[in-house]
Amino acid sequence: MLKSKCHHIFINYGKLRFSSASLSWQFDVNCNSNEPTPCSQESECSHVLHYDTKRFRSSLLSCRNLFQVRQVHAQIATNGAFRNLAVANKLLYMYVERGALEDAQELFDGMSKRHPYSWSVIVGGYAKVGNFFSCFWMFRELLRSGAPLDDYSAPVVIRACRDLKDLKCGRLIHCITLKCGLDYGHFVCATLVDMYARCKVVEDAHQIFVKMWKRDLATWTVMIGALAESGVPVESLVFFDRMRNQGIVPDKVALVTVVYACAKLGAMNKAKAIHAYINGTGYSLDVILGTAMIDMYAKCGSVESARWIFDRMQVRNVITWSAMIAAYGYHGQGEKALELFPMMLRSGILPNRITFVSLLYACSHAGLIEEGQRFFSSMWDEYGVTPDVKHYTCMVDLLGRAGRLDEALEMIEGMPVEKDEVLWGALLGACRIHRHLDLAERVARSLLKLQSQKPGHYVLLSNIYANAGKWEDMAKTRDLMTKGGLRKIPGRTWIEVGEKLYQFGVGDKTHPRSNEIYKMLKRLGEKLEVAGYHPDTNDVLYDVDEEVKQGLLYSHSEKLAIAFGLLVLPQGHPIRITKNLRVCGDCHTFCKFVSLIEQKTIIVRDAKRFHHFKEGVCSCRDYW
DNA sequence: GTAGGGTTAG
Repeated sequence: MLKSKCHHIFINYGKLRFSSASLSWQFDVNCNSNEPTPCSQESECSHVLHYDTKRFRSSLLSCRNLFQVRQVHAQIATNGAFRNLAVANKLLYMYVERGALEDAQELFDGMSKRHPYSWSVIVGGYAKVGNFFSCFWMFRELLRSGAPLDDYSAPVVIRACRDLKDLKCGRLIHCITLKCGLDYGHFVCATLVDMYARCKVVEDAHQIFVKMWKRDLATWTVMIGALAESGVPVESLVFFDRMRNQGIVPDKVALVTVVYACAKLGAMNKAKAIHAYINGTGYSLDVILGTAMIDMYAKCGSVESARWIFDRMQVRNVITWSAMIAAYGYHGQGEKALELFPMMLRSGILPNRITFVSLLYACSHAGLIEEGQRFFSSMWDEYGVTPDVKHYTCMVDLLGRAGRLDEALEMIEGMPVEKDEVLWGALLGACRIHRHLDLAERVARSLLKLQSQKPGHYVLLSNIYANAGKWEDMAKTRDLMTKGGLRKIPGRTWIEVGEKLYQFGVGDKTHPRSNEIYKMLKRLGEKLEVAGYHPDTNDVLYDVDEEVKQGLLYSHSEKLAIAFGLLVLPQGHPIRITKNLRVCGDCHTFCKFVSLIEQKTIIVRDAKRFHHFKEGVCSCRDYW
């Protein structure tokens, strides 16, 4: 598909014009540039003795610093050995290796003949030092000169696109490699997979990945990471197994990536299996692997296991501490998160912006208002970390949840950094909790000004209208959302039973044991109502009568997953479920009752945090 | 004469 599209561009335009985030140029693409190169490394050097060539190359290799390279450069110039391409190339390479791009460019400009290697060295040199403008400039010169693009120079520019996350430019280079017949080269494909993955177009990365005739460990790792990142962590783990089945043994980097995928997935059994596998490899728990495992266990619902890893790590950096603080935060254990902070300082680690986001978040989700305010004011005064919009969002969340909506609004109005939709979203969420319709409408207006693309915000506002019984306004909001091409993200809940993951949607009847699940829900409903549970229909958005509303509530995906868990999980085994959106108010109450009546621990991971239900109480203390 | 892939929040 892509291939034919690219050819289309070439045939119709001959010249390729493009502009992207980083560059705006016109390429004159020499379509016949894959002719064999006319010059060879040794062709022009008949007057330079062979031993001179060898001598210069070896003295260049033994140079320890730039000064020495320049000295050898002078000797080469006196000898006239520049006309030997191999010597000139080696010198070029040495300059680039030492980051002396000005010297390299001067040398390059003075070269009468250039080998394709010379081009790849200079283009790659600029990419290495982060001078992408010059990198692409020289790349354009390469194409103009008619030198062939090869398996050496193409990956260099593709990697530059990856570093810039410049998809448009990446696609263009991809087109050129196709035109030059390089699309089956291993290095080209491997870098293309990496580029597409980094630009978050995992489908394109995958397309190239499948056509590669051999895939090495790094390319597998890129693919595994990209799948996890793009919201399909199940696929990511399937790829990991497939890789191992092909006899490729994962190294530490691959394991860190899989651990990351497990964290995304939030599946405890998988996490334990990966942990056992890592133990089997004998790899030590270094700072990166250890930190990834803390995150994995915490996001799979066990903050205790995360702490167990944390306590056994020999070296911890600011990321490790921040991960552990964040873990306590989203598990609602704010006090423990706060205890870690002085310990971190004592161990000589200074906090960064993320540490403060984690701390403020922990305060917000545990209702620790004064502590949060103290951290917020000390972050700049004592630690020199400037509050950004994320920190303000945490503060708005903190004040908003506590019902101090006026203060939250005041903070937003007075803040010196640019406001984003997440910030307004936090205030809107608070308006919903405290049923503050007037403010919600004002906030919504500010959000609409920012042309919010998040369906969640529209859903939240229509929820607020629905709660207030303002059905017309609710319909208008919904309308606005659909006109903007936004669709409500369907709620999904996952539950892991043994090796398998089961997914439920609202009103899902696709599960083979669906009948039993609904029977179980009915029985539960009856028991719960006797115990005093009344379905809270506030979260049901439709203007329908109470009975129907209750029916809608009973088919929420999290309830289906819990009913299934009760059916299949052994006594004493906690029910762990993961939801892609926030758990609704009624399901929250439902979980509390089930945990009491059925004597089950229920651990719910929603889009924001964890809720541990035990004996009728939730760890979020209904702070939600 | 070819790298490249990895950890925290949102």
